[in-house]
Amino acid sequence: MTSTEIFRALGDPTRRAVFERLMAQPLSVTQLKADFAVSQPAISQHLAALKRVGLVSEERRGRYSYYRAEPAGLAPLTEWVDRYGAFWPQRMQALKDVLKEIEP
Amino acid sequence: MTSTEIFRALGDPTRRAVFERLMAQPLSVTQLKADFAVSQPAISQHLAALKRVGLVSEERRGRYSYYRAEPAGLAPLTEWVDRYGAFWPQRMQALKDVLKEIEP
DNA sequence: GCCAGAAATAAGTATAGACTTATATCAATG
DNA sequence: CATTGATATAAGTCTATACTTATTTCTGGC
Repeated sequence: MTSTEIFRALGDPTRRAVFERLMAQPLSVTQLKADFAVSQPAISQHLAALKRVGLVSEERRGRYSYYRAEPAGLAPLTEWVDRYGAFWPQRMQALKDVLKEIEP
Repeated sequence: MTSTEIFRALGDPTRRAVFERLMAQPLSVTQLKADFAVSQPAISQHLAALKRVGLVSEERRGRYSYYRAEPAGLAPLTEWVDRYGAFWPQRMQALKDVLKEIEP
């Protein structure tokens, strides 16, 4: 997966919000739909786009489709950021802050 | 600056390549144009977009305009990645590898 | 088997955006 | 001060994309 595809996939606010929502927990399309102001097809289309670039995976269970985030799909993005987004002194402090927030 | 704007700005391959080129060194529009297969206005438009979201800055000198990358503009992106793109054990090894490559 | 519900797909629309050529702006220089 | 060169802006085009409604495809339960 190219980093361009990842950037594009996350460049839409609704689609990125869907991904972020799935980072918290796997959800079905209908469950997701409840959280957003767009139609069910729009959700399905965003999920298809995220799946295409490896950011989410799908698990059919009966008539429900559960989608889960695949953080490993972010690898091209993290690699890019590690190359270009590194202002190490400042960054490390920011990382510590985030870690503190995640694991208080 | 919102992370959506940063994602969108970097989601176009040409525009991201311009930014990456400027990470190596500040360049004028004409110098940049030499490296890409698009017209001068296209370059100027990409630079304007990058500048709008704080990823580059401009310094007029005579009739030349020198553009430089502003890595600090990546902050919203690095913060997002630190929140969502963190698979810490694997990531730390990857970070070390990158560091080794940058400062051998 | 049939109906209801979940999700995907089809088809159409409207907006954004990445380019182009043409032109304007403005500084240096003869 | 007229010309040249560097960059920006204007205007138009073409494609991608984010949505919508309508319909289809499955599945499970009665």
